Parts: sequence; C-alpha cells; structure tokens
Amino acid sequence: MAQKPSIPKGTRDFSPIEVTKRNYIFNIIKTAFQSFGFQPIETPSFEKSETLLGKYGEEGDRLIFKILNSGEKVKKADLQALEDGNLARFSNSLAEKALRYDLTVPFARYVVQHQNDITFPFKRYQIQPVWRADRPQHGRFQEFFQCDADVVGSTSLWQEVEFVQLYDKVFSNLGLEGVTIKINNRKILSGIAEVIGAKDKLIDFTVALDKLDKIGEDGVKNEMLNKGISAEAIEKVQPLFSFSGNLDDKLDQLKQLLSSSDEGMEGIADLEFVFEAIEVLGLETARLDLDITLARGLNYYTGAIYEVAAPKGVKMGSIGGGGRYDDLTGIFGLKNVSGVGISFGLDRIYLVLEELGLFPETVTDKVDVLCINFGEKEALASMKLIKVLREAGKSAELYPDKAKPKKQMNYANKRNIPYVIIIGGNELENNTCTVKNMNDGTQLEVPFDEVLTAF
RNA sequence: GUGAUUGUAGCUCAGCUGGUUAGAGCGCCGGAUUGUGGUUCCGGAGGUCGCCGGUUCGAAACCGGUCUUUCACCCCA
Repeated sequence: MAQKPSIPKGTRDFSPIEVTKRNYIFNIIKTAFQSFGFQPIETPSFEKSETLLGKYGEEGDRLIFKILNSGEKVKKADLQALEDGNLARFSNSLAEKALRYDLTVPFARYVVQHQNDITFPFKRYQIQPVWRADRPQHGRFQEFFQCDADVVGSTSLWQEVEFVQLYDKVFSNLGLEGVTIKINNRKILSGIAEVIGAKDKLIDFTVALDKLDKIGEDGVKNEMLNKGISAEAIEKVQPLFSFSGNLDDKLDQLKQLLSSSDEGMEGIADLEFVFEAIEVLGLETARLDLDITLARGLNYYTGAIYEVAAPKGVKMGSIGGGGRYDDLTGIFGLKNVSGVGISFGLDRIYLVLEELGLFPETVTDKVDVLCINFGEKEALASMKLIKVLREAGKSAELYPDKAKPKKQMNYANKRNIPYVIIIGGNELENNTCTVKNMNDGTQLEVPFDEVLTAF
C-alpha cells in the first residue's frame, strides 16, 4: 500500500457498476425535471472569488475551495495582511478564483449576466459537481453532485406547490418510499423573532431552534441564552417547544403567537396555501410536514424552506433542500427577481438506495452475448454474427484473444454475460453456431443465418 | 476549524504484556479437464504491517509527526 497512488480525502473513484447506478438516479431526476418544464444549463466549475465569497455566511466562506493564482499573479499576495494576522484577507489576495460551492449562486450570477436573453419566468435545472472544504464523514464529501431545479421571475406560490410535487415524483420513481418533505417559512421565523423582540438575533435564534430534535428543549434554550437572547424572550416562544397536534392545530397555535406580526402572519398564509393545494392534489409516496424548527443556515432564503429527510431508520442527513430567495440576484445588481428552487443530493440518495437495496436488478452494465474466439477464421465468422446481433439491438462482443475456452467461459461468467456463442471448426463446417445459455447451461446449435431465433 | 477514531495480502479481518522466516477465509493465477463457466480436488503467486522519524539489543505492536477512514461538534447535500 505504501507507494500506491491515492486520491484526496473526501473524493471518490467510481467503478463501472457505480457509474451505472448513478446514471440510473440521474436519469430519473432529469426526466422528472424535464416533465415539470425545466431546461438544462451548465456553468463553469470555478467562478471568480468575488462571485462566491460572502454569499454563504462566514462559515460558508471558510469551506470554499480557492484556486491559487498562477504565474505573475502570485505577486498580488497581500503580505501586510499576513503580517497583521488577517489570514482570510491574505488567502483571498492569493486567489482570484474559487470552485463553486453550490449551484444556486452561480445560477443567480447566470441570470443577471444573461438577463436580456432570458424569458421570465425562467425554469432551469442543473446537474453538476460542487466542492466544499469540509471534513468528510459518512455521506459527506468534498466533491459531490447536486441536482438543482429553480424558477426565477415569479412570486407565485404555485411554484412552491410544484416543488413539493417534484420531490414526491422523484423519490416515488426511485422507489424510495417514506421520505418526509419538511417545509417551513422564513417569514414565520422572522415573525417569531420580531414578536419576542430579538429581530437582530434572527440567525442565532433560528440556528438554535433548528437543533431542537438534537439537543432538546433545554439545550436550545441554553444556546439562545448564550447567544444573548433574553430569558423573557425565550419565555414567549415557549409554545414552540410544546408544538403538537395536527396541521390545523399547529397553524392555530402559530397564529396566536404571531398575531402581532404582519410578516409572521404572511408566512402562515403562504404555508396554508401550499398545504391546501397539496391536500387537493395529493402525493404519491412522500409526506409533507410542517417543521417549525427547520431553519437551514443559508441566509439568502426569505420565504419557503424545504428539507427532505430519508425514510425513518436510515442514518443519513438531509437528502435534499431548498427554498425561496427574494433577492439573490440583487447581490449581482438585478432587483425584484424572486427565485425558488430545490436541490437533490445525489451522493446521499445513492447511499440510501444502496442501504435499502432499492436499485433495480436491471441496472447493470451487462453485455448480452460473448463470442468465443477459436482463431482467425472462426473469429471472422463470429464478427459477422456480432454485426447482426448488434443491428438487432443486442450488445455483443468477441473475446479478443484466442485463449482456452475455459478461460473465455470464465470471463463470460464473471461479467455476468447471459449468452455465449461458440463458433469452432465444427460449426464453421456446418455453417452453424452454438448458442449457450449461461444461466441453465443448455446449448443449442442453430444455422448461422438463424442466430436470432436462439434468444 | 475543535475533540476523538481507524489503517496488516485484491477484499474482510486475526496477530498475546515489544522477541525467529507476519497468518486465516474469500478472491486471483495454474493444473486435474489442450471445444465448455458457476461445484470439487491439488498446487502457486501476492505484504518494506499507511507514510516519515524516534525509543530499544530487537517494533506490525511503544512514542511523535503526517496522510487517510469513521464519529461527535461546527456546518451542511
């Protein structure tokens, strides 16, 4: 193992079967995106640093891979910043480019840059890798794929409804039953912060609340106190901790709590709209759930927030997320364009499908027929057959070398090839070929021209 | 970024309080069977014990560093 080459942490190689399985997921997602009217775009792997920095919060900036300046540009290094101990500023002066961290911000940049060529509302999907300098864990990588669908240029809540349906469609088609689509609304969180007089602490408040199911009620309260939220403010949100009952009960409790906040009441109305529409339209296998503690760290969200949890019993972080952002393009100078979108975490979905054994058996890279190679003349005859088979839609190949039949059969066996065709001296003489079924071991000698009848 | 954790043959793992030539199962290659695979039998190859350094007469084992894996934070797909 010593001198063997290796790849950086948090990255992976994919074997033929893995690529095949990944493509299976890609295809289902892509097909759903297209049937919902989304169009594909692609953006570069790296952007200018200034495009990405500052969009994901301080924590996010730390996780952005920066690309070291090359050639003469290294001279731009801000040595003063290094001396002053300002490492963030120093590293930014070394790098003018950075690998994309997600697909949403590059998309916002795309929309602003091409605004005159785009017909709004613009529905796009994008399936590309993203990079994060995170510490890897199970289901957590430094390079992974996101599959995004976003709509910009429409504030209609029907978009929110459609994204719930889109999530349901994809996970249903993947055979992954029992996923929970959690939904919340930033306006509600903002309203709560307003009501308790902690508007300036909105982020701290939501981050703490987000951890409710992890660290419990007391843990959340402690964290809020530590972040400088007053005890009496926390007292006011007590109802959140004993949040229960069915959807209507939950909404009623919220309305009571937020009656004095216009923004909060607006958020509730938004949610009601989505729930009522989904109630009528129905879902195939997913469940839509109001999760008032759902916050999501990305602070460009302003309206609906989504997160998808894997079925119970599967230990995996969220397998999808998204939400509405009213002013993402504003950062790049285009005002009043509201966007909403969702993302699928391909790599995590793969792990979940694998764990639950949900990949269909037909998902393989199988070759249908292998021709045994007995020498020049026989091989040429085999190649004629292979041509016929390929034209008939079967994948076929000739064993390239004249090896022992045993070895060739073994190869077919290991590659799971269901049929082997034998053309040796006897068959050449009789103008026939022998078709062997590798599953039951039976074989059949048929006239050369009638090979297709043997399948 | 913080605190832990893992690394021995292609794979899954043994390897005692430091002590000769580091083992097993599976896989791989060859033969029994030179026109027939998955079963069986026989034989074989393959490891500077993640890497670098230190302690020691002696290190796979102890210590330090580093890389990697996994986990809890942080954050997130």
